Amino acid sequence: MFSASTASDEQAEPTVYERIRNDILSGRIEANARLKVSELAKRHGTSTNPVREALQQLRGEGLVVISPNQGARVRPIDPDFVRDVYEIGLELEPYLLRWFVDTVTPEDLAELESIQDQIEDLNFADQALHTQLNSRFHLMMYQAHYNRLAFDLWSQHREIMGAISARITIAPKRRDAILREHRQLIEAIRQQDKDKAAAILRAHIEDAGRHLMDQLRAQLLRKDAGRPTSAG
Amino acid sequence: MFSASTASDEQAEPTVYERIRNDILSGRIEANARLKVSELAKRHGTSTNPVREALQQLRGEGLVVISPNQGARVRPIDPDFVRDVYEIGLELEPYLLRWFVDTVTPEDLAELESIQDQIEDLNFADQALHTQLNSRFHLMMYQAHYNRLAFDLWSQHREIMGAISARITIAPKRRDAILREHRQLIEAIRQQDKDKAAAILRAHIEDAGRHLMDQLRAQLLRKDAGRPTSAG
DNA sequence: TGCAAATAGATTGTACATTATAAGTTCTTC
DNA sequence: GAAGAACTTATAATGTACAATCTATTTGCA
Repeated sequence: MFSASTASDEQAEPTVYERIRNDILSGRIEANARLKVSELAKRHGTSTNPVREALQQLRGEGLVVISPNQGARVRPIDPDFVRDVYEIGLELEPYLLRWFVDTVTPEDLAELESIQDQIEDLNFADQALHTQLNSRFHLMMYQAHYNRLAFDLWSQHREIMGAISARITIAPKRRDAILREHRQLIEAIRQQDKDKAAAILRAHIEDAGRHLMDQLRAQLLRKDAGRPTSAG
Repeated sequence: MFSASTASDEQAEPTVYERIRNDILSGRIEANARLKVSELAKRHGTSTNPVREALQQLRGEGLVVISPNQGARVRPIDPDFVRDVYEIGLELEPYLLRWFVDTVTPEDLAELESIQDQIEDLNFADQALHTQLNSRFHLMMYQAHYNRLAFDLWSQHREIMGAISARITIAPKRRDAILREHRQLIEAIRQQDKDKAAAILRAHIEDAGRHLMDQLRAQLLRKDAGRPTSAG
């Protein structure tokens, strides 16, 4: 196949699927917003079919909800949903971590510390950037795992959680805890202590999830204050 | 519009999506088989668009793989994939079980025992039926869980695993173990001992997964024996 | 004020055009 | 004469345009 179907350095422009997905995760399209196919088609300069297929795929991923004859909506994000996602992470991430501890190299540890240094340097000055670095910290530990299904699932969830947490303020008390927990985790990994590392990670996720839920709940309350009773 | 859009008792006929999904899970379309849209459209008496959207949705669910300009295929089922699925279950099911142990009623326990009785009565005479009953046994424990995301994920995986195991013979030695483990599990639940129940369940899944992988590997070897080297 | 019919707008399904891949054939070259 | 590259052709995926159907809102009337 010398046909160079996808030229080497020329980066292919993103598909409609990727663009819509990005719009949702970046918050440009907000949760629960209606997704009209013809509108999206115009917006992305294409016909309706690519949009329809993109929406179906996103539905399969759980990012979009489609009701028959009523069209598609962005999945509503409520505290319950966040709880569900983070509780799954609570079970999955220690599993992913164990393999990393088993196979970690000095280079891996150096890279992990480098990311952690960047997080501490930034010191929560930029919320979005912090979320990105934090994702990279966890990504670094899981990306080489042999279970691609589990890794992909975690990635999906991470993108959703990242999208939410990027628009949430982290309480000062929480900030110190994050840095401490990360450092403890690195230390346990260096010692190749699987159980200890898993325990620290579990606690870390539990704290982060609880904090995110609380902040989200507060934010939703502020929003709903301006609205009438949502007795639909 | 008297067309009885959704009449009360008249069960709506399955959608194209459901039919294709069913064909895959029941084995009527085998793993790695090519899925041509126009062919499927003819087969199900519809035009191409519904088929395309169904395939995209199935792709989002991970049941179908689509490569650009080359169309869709049923996800290849290899031992690695089975391992990935069952290892996720290994982490998720104990989590789901804990809630059940916390909230279990005497009626729940009776129902669970009833299913187990049916399993023992059947005594592996019908492989497909056994798989179905076994699914119901686990389903019974998880279906009321508050985490719908986790439950749906487990259901998806269960359907895939069920589809595979329905076409695999269970070794006699394994049969006794299954019955014993189920009984032990019921007992631990009755005692409301979460940790004990979770430990038994973990072991149960581990055994089942390992057995399934081994059998699948053997079956694939038998298949490949008749073929030339698969250097493609 | 409450209900029913009409209407607007969006979803869903059908038909067709375009484009890309893959296989088969012919022509060139060693 | 055989091997391989280039061209041709068939087939299926991808994108466009349009028709039919359904939902929700609004308007008119009792």
